[in-house]
Amino acid sequence: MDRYEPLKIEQKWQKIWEQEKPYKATEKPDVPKMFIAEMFPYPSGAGLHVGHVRNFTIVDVLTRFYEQQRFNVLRPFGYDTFGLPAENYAIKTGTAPQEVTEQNTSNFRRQAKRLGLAIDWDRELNTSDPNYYKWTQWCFLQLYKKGLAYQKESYQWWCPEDQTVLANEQVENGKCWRCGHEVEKKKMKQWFFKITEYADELLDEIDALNWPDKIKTMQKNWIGKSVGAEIDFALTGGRKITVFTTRPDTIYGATFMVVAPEYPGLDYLVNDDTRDEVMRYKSSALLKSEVERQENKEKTGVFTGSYAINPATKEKIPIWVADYVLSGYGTGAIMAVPAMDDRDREFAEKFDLPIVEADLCDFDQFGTPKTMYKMRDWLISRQRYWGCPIPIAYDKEGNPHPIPEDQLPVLLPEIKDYQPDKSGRSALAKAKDWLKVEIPVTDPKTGETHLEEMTRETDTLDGYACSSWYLWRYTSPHDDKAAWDEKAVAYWAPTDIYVGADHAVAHLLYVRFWCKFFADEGYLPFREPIKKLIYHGYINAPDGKKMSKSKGNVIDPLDVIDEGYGADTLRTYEMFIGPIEFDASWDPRSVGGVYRFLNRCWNLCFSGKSEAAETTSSEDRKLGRAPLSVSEEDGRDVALRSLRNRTIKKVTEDIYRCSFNTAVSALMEYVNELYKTGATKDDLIALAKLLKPFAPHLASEMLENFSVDDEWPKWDDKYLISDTVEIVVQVNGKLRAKLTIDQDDLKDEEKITKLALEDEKIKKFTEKGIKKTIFVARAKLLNIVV
RNA sequence: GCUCGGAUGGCGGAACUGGUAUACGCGUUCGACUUAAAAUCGAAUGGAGAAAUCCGUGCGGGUUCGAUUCCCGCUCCGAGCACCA
Repeated sequence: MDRYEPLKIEQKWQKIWEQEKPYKATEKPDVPKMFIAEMFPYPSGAGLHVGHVRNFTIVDVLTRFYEQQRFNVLRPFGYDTFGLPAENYAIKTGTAPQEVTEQNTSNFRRQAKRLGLAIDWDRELNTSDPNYYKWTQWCFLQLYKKGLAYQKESYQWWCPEDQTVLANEQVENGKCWRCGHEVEKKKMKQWFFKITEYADELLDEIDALNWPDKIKTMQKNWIGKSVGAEIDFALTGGRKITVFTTRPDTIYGATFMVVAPEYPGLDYLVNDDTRDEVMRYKSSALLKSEVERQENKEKTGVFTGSYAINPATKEKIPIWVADYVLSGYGTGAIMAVPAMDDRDREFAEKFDLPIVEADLCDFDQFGTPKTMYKMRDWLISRQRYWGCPIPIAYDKEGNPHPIPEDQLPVLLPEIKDYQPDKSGRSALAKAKDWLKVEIPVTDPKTGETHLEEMTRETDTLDGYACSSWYLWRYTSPHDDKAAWDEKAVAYWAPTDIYVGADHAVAHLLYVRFWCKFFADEGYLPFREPIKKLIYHGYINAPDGKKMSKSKGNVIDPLDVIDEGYGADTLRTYEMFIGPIEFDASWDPRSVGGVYRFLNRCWNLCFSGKSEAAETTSSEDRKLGRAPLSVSEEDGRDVALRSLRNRTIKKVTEDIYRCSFNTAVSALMEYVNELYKTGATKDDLIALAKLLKPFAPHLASEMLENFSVDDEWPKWDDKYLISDTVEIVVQVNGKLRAKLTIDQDDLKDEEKITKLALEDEKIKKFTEKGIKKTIFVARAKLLNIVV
């Protein structure tokens, strides 16, 4: 073996890892643990893309780094397999989503294995596996029992042609994205998780998280806490309207009120003169798409015909209806203070309402303190087939009953036609036999239990529910007694490092919510699921644009490997491409640069290995032909020892701070230097160990050659310093000269100053005398101020 | 509009606590090897200038012995949220 042939050695090591399972994780109470995972992928038909590779490799670098430091590492892998693409494909082709998912998952697994990831493959899980979603349903039932899973009527986009609910993003200019029919907002009963119950805790604990500030800020804004007051405004007709305001002290300036078009009491506010116009306004407002609301913020509104009494001024103020007031926030009604609030002023000016500059006041007498959140409860029901069935059945009166836990899982029935039916229910509604279920019901009077026939819920759960607990499932993925094993979860969880590039708010908020809930229920001994979050950027096409099939600019990672570069080059390149927190553009030529680097590592270790016996000639030291163990006492080896120690320190610290690109740079510098001077065995062993997280196959080959293990090397501070140091001499902050002095003289400021002032290059700047000198030993710098 | 990032050679980027700006890689140029090319190895590579030296981190100010780094005011680019009272 004299040439670097990545595909050959990668195949060799992947086979070894497959057979020997060195990354199998077991609980070892006395060894510090490290639980590292990526946000598990959705296995699409397109297979692995370079973004996955970046994601997986970051996790792998950290996994191997801690593994080599002899932490007990858990690095599992899984697939987020429920979701719309598989269902759409099924509707189009009639292929069962189960089948499509199985194919895509196998393909993903096969491709991931070619990256040489240090995964415990025995813990693989996927969310559409009944053994998994059985426990998703169990989680739902726990939330249901505590009243945190509930049904509520709410307005949804509804397409009367397709007879289905649409997401906001599926409504284009007020029309259905599929059929083009105008959509309407329809009040529908939907399932929700009461995440708002935990709003305060979710907010308060953000600050302490070791997460990127960007994500923390986004979550804070999403929760959107506002402290204010609720104030009752009596109507002239006898009822009252409650408003929420963050500025109750401005109440003297409230000259009118506005309610949202969806305001429940709107009917009572209108009179015979205004009814038609108000109702017309209401239905047109309900038709407005989100896009329209965003693009056209021109204020619109109609007077309802009613008046309220401002409790502070006792004046009669008109009540309007306008869509700039949102029904879902606060009480759906506001007191308008046009002198203080830009939106109210705009509205007042347009409709010629009074604007009064009033003094601020103490509001205690008018209102009660109230805290409001922007965050809404999490709508979890989906009218889709390919999701986790909601474990609920309805009795004849339409009351929901939980499916008893011993009947779980509620299996997703196999059907032929995946198109939702005309009632707007998922395709599950067509599985007539499946719909029928017998649920034991206890008579509250007699205490007797009997079986009652009921009809199953046909909605399925939002995919985010499936991914809200998988991290804990990883700790005991085959457990058939519980969602997760109490001991296993206590040992491994919370997740120490979690790596992703998406779901800044949704997923990462939902996991936190479920964690807090299950902690309250006694199932988890911690309240935050993720200690450290690494949020990385995307990889774009060489032209800087997003990779997409239609643009034809997709780089297929498997192609890069099979071109002959191998997985080690692909991995190392993706770590070298730039800081992980930013997006990066793929550069095919730089891939070649990384390959050259690995090739040089190979050459140092293997080229001319056979003749490495006795000779020490400088000629042989070049290209690594040096004998692999020599005395460390000549000058070259002292310099190399210093370089080796510095490199170990740099790479170690860079990996700790997730600066992978500079860690690779440091290894490149190291190799460049070894190439020039020749390398000792110790140099090459250190290189192999430091390289292993990035290029595990090549590094394993090198370590095997030296018959050493992969334990992470340590540096010794005493070897970092060399005998002489270079002192930078500045004049007025500009570099003018460099002095080389003995390490011991670094303390001697006087001597250094004297040497500097005698320097020819410095002399011409100091002819007119000097004002002062500043010596910074830490920076090895002397600044002369003239 | 609000929030959070970012702007450094021909390009990707480095400089971690205010201390040698441009590490490392790509590209380019020259040289070695070769009949030749590829591969590989070596050297050079911010701009101006013969040189001394001067100018250079988006723009304009400031603080400092010293600013890519800190402060004030802008411009542009990206991401997220978006009439949340």
